[in-house]
Amino acid sequence: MPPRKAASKDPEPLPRSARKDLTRARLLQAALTLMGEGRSFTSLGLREIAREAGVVPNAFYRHFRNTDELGLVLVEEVGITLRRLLREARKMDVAPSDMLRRSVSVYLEYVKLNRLQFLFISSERSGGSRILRLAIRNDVTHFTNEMAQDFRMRGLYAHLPTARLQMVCGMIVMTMLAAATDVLDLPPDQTLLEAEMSENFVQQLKIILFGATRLNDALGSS
Amino acid sequence: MPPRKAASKDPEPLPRSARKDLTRARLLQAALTLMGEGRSFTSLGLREIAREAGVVPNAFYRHFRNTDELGLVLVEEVGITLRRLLREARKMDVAPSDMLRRSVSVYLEYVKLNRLQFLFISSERSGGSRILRLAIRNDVTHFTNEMAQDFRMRGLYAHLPTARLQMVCGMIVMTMLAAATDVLDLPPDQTLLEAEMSENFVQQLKIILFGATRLNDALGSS
DNA sequence: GCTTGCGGTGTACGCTTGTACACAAATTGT
DNA sequence: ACAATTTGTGTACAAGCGTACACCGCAAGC
Repeated sequence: MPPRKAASKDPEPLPRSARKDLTRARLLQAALTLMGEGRSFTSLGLREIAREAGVVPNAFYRHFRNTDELGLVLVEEVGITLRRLLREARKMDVAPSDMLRRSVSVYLEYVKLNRLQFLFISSERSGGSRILRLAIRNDVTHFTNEMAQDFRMRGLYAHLPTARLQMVCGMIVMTMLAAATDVLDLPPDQTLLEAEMSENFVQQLKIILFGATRLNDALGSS
Repeated sequence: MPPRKAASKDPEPLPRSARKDLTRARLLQAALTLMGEGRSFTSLGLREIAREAGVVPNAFYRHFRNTDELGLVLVEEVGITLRRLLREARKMDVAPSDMLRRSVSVYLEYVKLNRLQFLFISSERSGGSRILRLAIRNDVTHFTNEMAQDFRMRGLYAHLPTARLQMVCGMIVMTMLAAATDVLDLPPDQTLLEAEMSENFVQQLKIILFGATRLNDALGSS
């Protein structure tokens, strides 16, 4: 017997705050879903989002002042996702043998898993509202920095001066985002093209990493 | 005496087709101008553009079926601009001594000169309407291909297999676009930051080019 | 246990938007 | 010289938008 009043149909009384968070999540998800259908975030209307979320337009205001604010929360979530990605990357083996290829495939899998979020940042990173753009760029910068720090901790590319390491990570992230954009507007189940892109991605990273170390050596010895 | 009727005030009879092209150009320019004010193209309305161009909304239809079609024309113009850039680059000296640095500064100057157009592609390359996005990507791909072809004609990086050269050019273009994006949302007259970015840009290209040749050598000799 | 506060709803407003139709002027082809 | 085409205008309408206000039911706090 359920201890709670034992009402015939009372699946979950759900404390009010939880209910609130739930519809809030629905609003966020609605925005992402709409973007997944090809719409750009900037062109989304408050009413549209509310409709997709299954609530009346006014309910929107109980959670966000306007669409931009919702966008900022989305960016925040993306930040969390990126941090999670780094955390997963960190506990990968340091086995040097095609660790690059492994990283790439893990990353691409991650992108497909969090499709909508990556679609969001790749769409709004350059082009939406100024505030959103800056917020996203901020997150990306943080990601880059943490990546550089991880490299340092692992003793990878230890001979590179910090500034250069930072730049290399910047290039890596740029390449990662470009790759994400590419896989995202690829129709699903195009395994062949996908494999090709993945291989390209690996080669690009190799070029960057190889170039960075060797160029540094060449300059240092001159 | 002007042969044409000799009316008192008749500055230019201007054939009708010219007048048409003129307002058409005004519409295109209006769209770019609005984007220069921070608006994203996707969020521009037909009426908004017409208003900015100083014509009544209905006049829009005499030139474009809808805003997307106007966007496509803009993309076309961008394509011309890019081709012009390549043509200018082609007639630069082949003097190897810091030709990279010179190319970069020429390019950045070109970006600032065609500010609005680059802002447009950098905004809509990922994120606007699907049709526009594809059109832009198409142009960028063409640009990349022509660049690779130029490299070949000049005998630069002749030892790279075509596929690899193509990839390198892809990375260069990606870096160029990223750099353009960066200088574009930099407030004007930030000469210091701008110089720093420019130098970064040079270094990135060096890494790519150096890495590509050397990585290729290393693989070829193994 | 009653009041209070909060999440959600319904109605309503003023505004902008895309588009349709009829029309004016004027350049063009014959 | 005349008729036809073409560019730009004015008016109009239905639809969608963001937002304000009054309201309702119910969980929460005294």
